[in-house]
Amino acid sequence: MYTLLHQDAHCGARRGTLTTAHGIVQLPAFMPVGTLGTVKGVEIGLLEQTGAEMILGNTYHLSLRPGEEIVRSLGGLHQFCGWNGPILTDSGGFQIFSLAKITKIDEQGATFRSHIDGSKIVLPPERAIKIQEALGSDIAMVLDHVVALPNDRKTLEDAMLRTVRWAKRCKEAADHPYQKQFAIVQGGLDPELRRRCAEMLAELDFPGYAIGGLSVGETPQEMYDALDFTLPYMPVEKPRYLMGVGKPEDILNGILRGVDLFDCVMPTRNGRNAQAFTDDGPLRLRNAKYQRDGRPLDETCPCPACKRSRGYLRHLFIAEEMLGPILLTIHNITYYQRLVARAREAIERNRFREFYDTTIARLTQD
RNA sequence: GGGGGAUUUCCCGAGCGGUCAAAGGGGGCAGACUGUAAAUCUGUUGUCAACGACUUCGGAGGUUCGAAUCCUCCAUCCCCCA
Repeated sequence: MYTLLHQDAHCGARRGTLTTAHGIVQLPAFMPVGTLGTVKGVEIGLLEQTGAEMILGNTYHLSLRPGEEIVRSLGGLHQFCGWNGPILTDSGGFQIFSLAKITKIDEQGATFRSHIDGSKIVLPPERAIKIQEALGSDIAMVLDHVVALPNDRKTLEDAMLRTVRWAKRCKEAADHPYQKQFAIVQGGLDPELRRRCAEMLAELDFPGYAIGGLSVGETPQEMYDALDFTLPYMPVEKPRYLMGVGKPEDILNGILRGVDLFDCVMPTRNGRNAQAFTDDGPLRLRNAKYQRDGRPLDETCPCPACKRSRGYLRHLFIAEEMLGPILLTIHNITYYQRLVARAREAIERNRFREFYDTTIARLTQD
């Protein structure tokens, strides 16, 4: 399912494709997050215009509401939400971390207290897979055990080993005509744990691999270091997915080191919260300085938000008009898509390093 | 003509002798957000040479060690009886 098209001659960045039952994805790629079967605020037709090729859905959330059997009976997640391109579903592993206060975890699996009605939700690895199969996503993530950072070595090792055991169970539970499973490397910021995890999972021969458990409390540099000592142990001939990352500079740092795939709520959530991403760093559109600013967010951006002035967008947020969050979400997704598109082009010319240097310099100036 | 009630920091609105630069909203300003319990959350919002000082609670006087809080007069607004 993964094809390596070109390896940049001067850094770890690589250009590839990911072939799924619902289409081919150009790598490196960024997936907008659509937890509940919707990329919040963006109608599918507009989402397609951002350049996004693959989106995310969530096992835990969709299982709770509306329930995977309802999605299945309505034709599967693609038909249900109207997105005909590839969909990757996250397993609920991240919710073990983000909903830790209402979650219990043991070898059997995770047990959630539903955040909606308080009822008990049992999620063993096998069930996480069955739900994703009912949803009919193109790529299913194995259920992993995500822990916060920093954390002690024992906790990290236990979570890592459990993640490996669960990955095996997920693989054995697989029974779907086209769905592929990605395994997830855990191990926190410990090089040895990361390496062991990557090696054990590689032996299980999954069609793709993810790096999980990052951007959960560590510094950016620690995250980049973790990539440096983890990626070398991940199969070269398989796609590598850095889960939940990140800011534009994080994406570039991932690509530089050989990551193919990313997802993050940042363009959508921050867009809803009035932050617009640009090459010159993020703009907080609620700030008074944009009141009389007649410029678009980005002169070169083709998105609908950039057909309007910053002053107008600020007005929408101050007036709490729903179009503000919608337009900024579309802009941000478009920005991320253009960022990875430019990265792909740079890799093809063996110029990613230069692209990285100049773009990072602009992003982080001030 | 008579009786009663109001007037608080940008707005609304608490306060009813000290612990009040003054609750709480709103508005303003700023910040955060990384596999979405987030169209959310946090901070700040009299002035200054600011861990202290100064000026504020319609206006002017007064009582008191001390007043946004009590008294007198004035101004403005509202209600009731004529």
